Parts: sequence; C-alpha cells; structure tokens
Amino acid sequence: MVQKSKPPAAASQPKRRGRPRSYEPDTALGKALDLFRKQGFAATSLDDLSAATGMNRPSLYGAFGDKRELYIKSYQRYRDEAGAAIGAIFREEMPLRQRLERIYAAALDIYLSGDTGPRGCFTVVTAASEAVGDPEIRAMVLDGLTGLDKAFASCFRRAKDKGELPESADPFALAQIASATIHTIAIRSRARVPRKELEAIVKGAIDVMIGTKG
Amino acid sequence: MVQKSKPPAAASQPKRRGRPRSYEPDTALGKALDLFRKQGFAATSLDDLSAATGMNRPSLYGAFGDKRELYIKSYQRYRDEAGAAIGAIFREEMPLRQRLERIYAAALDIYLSGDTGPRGCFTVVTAASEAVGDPEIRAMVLDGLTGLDKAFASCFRRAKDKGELPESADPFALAQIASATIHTIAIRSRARVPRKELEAIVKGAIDVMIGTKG
DNA sequence: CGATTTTTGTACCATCTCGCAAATTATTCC
DNA sequence: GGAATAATTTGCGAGATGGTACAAAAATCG
Repeated sequence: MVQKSKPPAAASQPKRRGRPRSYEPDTALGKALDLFRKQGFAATSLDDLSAATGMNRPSLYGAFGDKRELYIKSYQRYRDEAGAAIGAIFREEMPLRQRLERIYAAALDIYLSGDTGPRGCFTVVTAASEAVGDPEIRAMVLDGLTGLDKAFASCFRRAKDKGELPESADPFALAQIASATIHTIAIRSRARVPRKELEAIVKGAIDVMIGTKG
Repeated sequence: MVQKSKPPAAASQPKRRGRPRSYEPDTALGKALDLFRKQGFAATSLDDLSAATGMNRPSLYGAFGDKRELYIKSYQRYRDEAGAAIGAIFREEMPLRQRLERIYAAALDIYLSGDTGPRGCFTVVTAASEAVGDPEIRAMVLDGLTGLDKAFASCFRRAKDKGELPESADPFALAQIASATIHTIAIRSRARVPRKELEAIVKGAIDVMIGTKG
C-alpha cells in the first residue's frame, strides 16, 4: 500500500498514537551497552538492566526483545560507535605514523572509559564469552575482527604505495600485528594496566611496524 | 608435635582415616577447569560443575570451597599446566625462530583443544570477564600477563646477545608484540578462526619480529 | 466526550541459584 | 566389635532469574 498523507517530518514528531514512551530508546540502549560491557552477558540480570535504563522489564522486552536480543543490539550499537570513531581516522589523509598514533589513542579512549573502571573492547569481551556458544554472535564478532584487519591492511598498503614503508614490508603481516596490538591493549585495559603503560606498548609496536627498530 | 611412625610413602597411600573419596581431586579440578574455560564463571552453575565432576554440591564445596574459590583454583591449575608446557620451550636451547614457532604451536594446541569447540586462553577469558570486578582475580591475571611479557623479553634479549637480532632491535618492544600475538590468536580461536589462519598470523608476526620483513 | 492505541506499572510464575544442615555410609584405630 | 573420623547423600530454603499476564495510564482520533 502506498503511503498516504504522512506528516512531513519523519522522525521528529510523528504523532504516534498511544501513550508516549517515558524513555529514549537510544539512550536506554546506551545504558544497556554500558552494563553489558562492564559485566558481560551472563552476569547482567534483567533487574540490573531495568535499573540502569530506567525501564521496567516489560518495557525493555517490548522495546528490544529478550536479553539476548538486547545484547546483540547493544553490540551493534557499540560497533557503530567505535567504527565511526576509528573509521574516520582511517579515512582522513595523514602520514602513517600519525594515523597509527591517532587510531590507538582513540582505541584507548574507548577501552579506558567508564565510571567504575575501564571496560575494554566489547568485541574482545564478547569473543571471550558468548562467541563460543552462539553462532550468530560469533559471526558478528568475526566480522568485527576481520573488519579491523582489512582496515589496517589497506592502510599499510596505501602507506607502502606512498613510500612510507620499505619494499620488503608485508602489509598483511603488519595489519595482523596492528590488530594484535589493539587486542593486547584491550585485554590489558581490563586488567587495569594504567594508560601510560598501554601507551608505551603502542609506541613500541608502532616503532616495530614502521621499521625504525627491529 | 613431631611426626611419629608415619608410613614411608607420603602421597601414595597415606591411609587416611574416614570414608575414602569417591573422586580424584585432581581430575575433578580438571573437569571444572574445562567447564569454566568453555562457559566462563557466571554462566557455569554449581549443578553444571557437579555433573561434570561427578561430585555433588556439598562434596564440591568441601573439597574446593565456594564457586569463586573453585574458579581461582581452576585458574591456578591452568596456569600451572600452560606454564609448564610453554616454560619448557623457553628454557630449552634452540634458535630464536624455532623457539617462537614452538611456543606458538604449543599455545595453539592449548587454545584449540576441547571436545565442543576451541576454548581459547583462560587468562584472556578471565581478563575479559571477572578481572574487572574482582581485585584478587585481577591480580592473578595481571601476573599471568606480565609473566609472559618477561619470558618473551628475556628470550629476545638472549637472542640479541647471541647475534640473532640486529643491534637496533628492542627486546622489550618485541616481547610486547610477541605477547600481543599470543593474545590475538587466543581471541580469534574463540571466534573459531581455523588453525591454518592462526598459523598464518603467527608466521607473519614471527617474520616481522625476526626482521626478515618490515 | 468516548473509542482506540500504545506504553507503563504491578504482580506473578516456574525455574534455577548458591550454600548449608542433617543424616548416612565407609573406612581406620583401638 | 565399637568408637572415631571423614566423606557422601539427601534435601531444603531463601533469594535471584528470565519472562509474561493483566490492568491502569496517557496519548491521539473521530
């Protein structure tokens, strides 16, 4: 059926019919993501989520589905946010070293944020927990991992083309090391390794990747 | 009080007094470790553990304490086993490349084992879950992470002394990359990345660390 | 206003959770 | 054989858990 006489504005004031929501779905999802990142899937109860979002359980269920669906939606939200932050740095034009520095700085910002302590990388956390037993979640995690690999690989390929890397450099191998460095700081941040130490790890890895050492 | 007329063998047949155990504590702990590695702490119930070990809950409790204590003992057991396997390779005398190859092969054996799918590295899994909220567990995880760093660092330092690495090589930075490579294959193994791909990642990383590329 | 629609709030259920207390069984010591 | 010891078995209980039913509430539409 063709749409008929819809109000002009799409999302601003659709004049929905029933009782208005007492929550903003987007901010509620953000709160759920915060909790899941901190505690993981199994350790987070619906009561926790209800308290954090300010929605009671039936509303949560109606808006996002059951706990697993909410987790998946939270993870997608995380990927969107992190992808936007990191992807922007990948797309901008700048020297290789600066690009790497900015990517890792942005990653650390994400991993170390949190009121009650650093929360790490949600992809890594999910890989370590739900990915083994849930094929759908595992596929999303795998997609996240390979997406980062590919972004780094094309980044190193471009740098090599521009002469920022020696002819002998292998963009694919360097990309794996760049991803591995992301993963190691994600894990260490969960163990509350201070930012200074993580930055030292990043600096050493960049030096090796760019070839000033090694 | 001084020991009196103890039977010669210490652990073999101590002739303990009461009803004999119907389980072997060591194998029971191994089964608990298997479950925790697969499911994590929160997703593993005492009933699961009871079924896996063949011990009912009170026996479990009497032998190992509550669930958290059992988790800690399981983790210590994992560290002992993994440390023995990897530590042996660190101590043996062999060329750097071969040593790295053998270490990563041993790590993959550990991470990919499991009847119902690969189980990854328990240190990484614990870092991603319990380490944030439990200071004691976090300390153990941190100890595991830095232990590996130090082992790799001394390994690269020795290699540099023997002339297997260029003068410009930074053993500390290389150790961080070696650890990062361990972490990345641990995470990817949980996402069921096939062994061939993990071995390719390892090979690329070794090439970069040893300096044939990059 | 009254009908309709959508969300909220309360209460509930069946199940699982951890930990423990009490009774039972099997073994050694005397 | 009987006492002492140590482990097992049964079962419970207080509370948490995920999910849902149902009625009240708040908005729009006619």
